[in-house]
Amino acid sequence: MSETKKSLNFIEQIIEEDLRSTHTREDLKFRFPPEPNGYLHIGHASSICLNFGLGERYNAPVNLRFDDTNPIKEEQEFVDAIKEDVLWLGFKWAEECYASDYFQQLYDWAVELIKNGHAYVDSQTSEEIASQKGTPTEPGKNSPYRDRSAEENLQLFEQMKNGETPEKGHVLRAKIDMASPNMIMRDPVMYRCLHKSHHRTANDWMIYPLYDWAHGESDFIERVSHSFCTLEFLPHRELYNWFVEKVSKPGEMQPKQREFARRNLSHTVVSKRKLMQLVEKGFVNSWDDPRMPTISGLRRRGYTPNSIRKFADSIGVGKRENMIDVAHLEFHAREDLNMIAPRVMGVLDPVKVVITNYPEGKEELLMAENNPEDEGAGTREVPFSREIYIEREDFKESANRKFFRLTLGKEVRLKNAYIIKGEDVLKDAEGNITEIHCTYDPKSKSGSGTEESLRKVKGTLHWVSVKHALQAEIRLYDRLFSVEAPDADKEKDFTVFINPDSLKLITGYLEPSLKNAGVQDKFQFQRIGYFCVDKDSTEERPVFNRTVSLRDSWAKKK
RNA sequence: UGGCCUAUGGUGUAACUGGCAACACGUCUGGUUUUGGUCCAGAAGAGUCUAGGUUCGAGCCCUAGUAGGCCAACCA
Repeated sequence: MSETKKSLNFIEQIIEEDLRSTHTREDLKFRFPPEPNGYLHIGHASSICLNFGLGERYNAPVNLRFDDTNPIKEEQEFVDAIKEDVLWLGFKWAEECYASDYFQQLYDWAVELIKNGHAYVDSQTSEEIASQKGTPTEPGKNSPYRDRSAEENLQLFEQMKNGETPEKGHVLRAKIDMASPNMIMRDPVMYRCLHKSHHRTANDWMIYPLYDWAHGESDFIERVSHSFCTLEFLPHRELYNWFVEKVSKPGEMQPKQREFARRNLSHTVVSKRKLMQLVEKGFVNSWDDPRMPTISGLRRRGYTPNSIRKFADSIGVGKRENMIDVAHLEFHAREDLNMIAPRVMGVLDPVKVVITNYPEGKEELLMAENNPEDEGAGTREVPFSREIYIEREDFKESANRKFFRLTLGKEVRLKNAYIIKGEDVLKDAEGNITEIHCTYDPKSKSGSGTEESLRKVKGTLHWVSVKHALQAEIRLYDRLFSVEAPDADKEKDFTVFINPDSLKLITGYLEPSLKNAGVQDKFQFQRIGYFCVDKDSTEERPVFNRTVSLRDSWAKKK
């Protein structure tokens, strides 16, 4: 067997190297560490697939850890949504962890740092602290409180913890180096006083640790071997290591932070803050609006977990800036849906066709294949009658030979039904076509095996019997933004690039078998695209979302 | 006027410790087809940011530039 060895990405190469030098396979452990202050988006999906994918590849545990150190922004609602999204993607975490579970340990370690002269309480305002910070090109200045005695520091820190000092009154800072070329190392703040209730620890704590002080320590506590984050944390690595070194014993395995580039998707924004704005300002209806690049939005749009995972795998991880064409994502949606979505017929822009030589009042049930890509998908029956709808764009009174559809005097096949010929057309006062008259060849019934049925015709149209049509609300989604990189313009707010046609609501006429479709059921409307049942759907008013259209080489030629 | 990161077809990634740049998406042909879908066959498209250097040989190593990004929140 020739096994094509897939080349390793740079993250896997780091792990392989560690496996050869410092780590055993049993040492490997990863984590996905979202802050519960918003919904997960496609960028997080990449990170989830990276971390959990590594877990699967190396058979190593992966923790889901909520980085909940800021009670002002974090809520239980987001915790629940995040868990749902990760599970939906098909991943299982080893342990569900919270940075807030480590508040006591973090506090104890902070006391140790104070005792060892590695931390001090600063009693200046944030403005004063900022003004002493220096700039990337100039060193900072030491705080006047930098050399407080350990006793005084301990006493103040205790008071801070108990909420006996005002918010903004004091902070605990690491004592490192105000002249470091890395500004992150200029005595970073470890704790701030926040007299706020936390979604998990309620009012137990009046001080809360900051990211740098909590993150690496959480990794260390959980015995995480590799802690992957995005590139903007690269300068934090030095501090990450400094803190872990302070709390670990010599020779103990220390977690390793490594950074990768966040994935940008074209025609959308991938930033929790901006997505929040879209929701709050009403540009979309909710976090799970099918136009949103959130995992919940993609889910509602009709994307499958498989399609998202394949997408994430195919784009890989790197360290350079990137802009992934949304066409890439759409490809994976089609690829997956093509295999699993049952085919049905639905007309979105109807024009009535009367088959004049088909007996009035007659109805018949025609056999239709559910999925040519899947033998086991079986067949279903579709009702046919004298009056049907076809798409308005599938008819032209006359057209050149490149038009494989219905014209006057020419034959075309009705999918799963008969071959018809255009005979005449009725118009209203403005010249709009109101009805097309055709004749059919009774011997041309699909699947009948007759000579007539085997006749080659230039095109095949989908259709729905007028009498049996199921009316449904169809939501046609398109890209949320009309430009590739809506947040690249420094002058203009990204919301000015919103595509006014990102959502079109129409009424569609569907074959009656769709009456029984349940929420999230996915279908291919033949010749049109992939659709799924929205959660707004009701018995009286079914609602279908367009996930993505079919590729359409005809539309390109036109 | 500092430090750090990055630079390969339109896009995203590859190229094992240097050995004539590969894959996927997209684009374009042609074939098959009761979906102008799928599938099949094929094509175009980069000589690897620039200039030097090391080497028999450099996308990979070195030097200097250039371009983009990150760093001065009691956010993560």
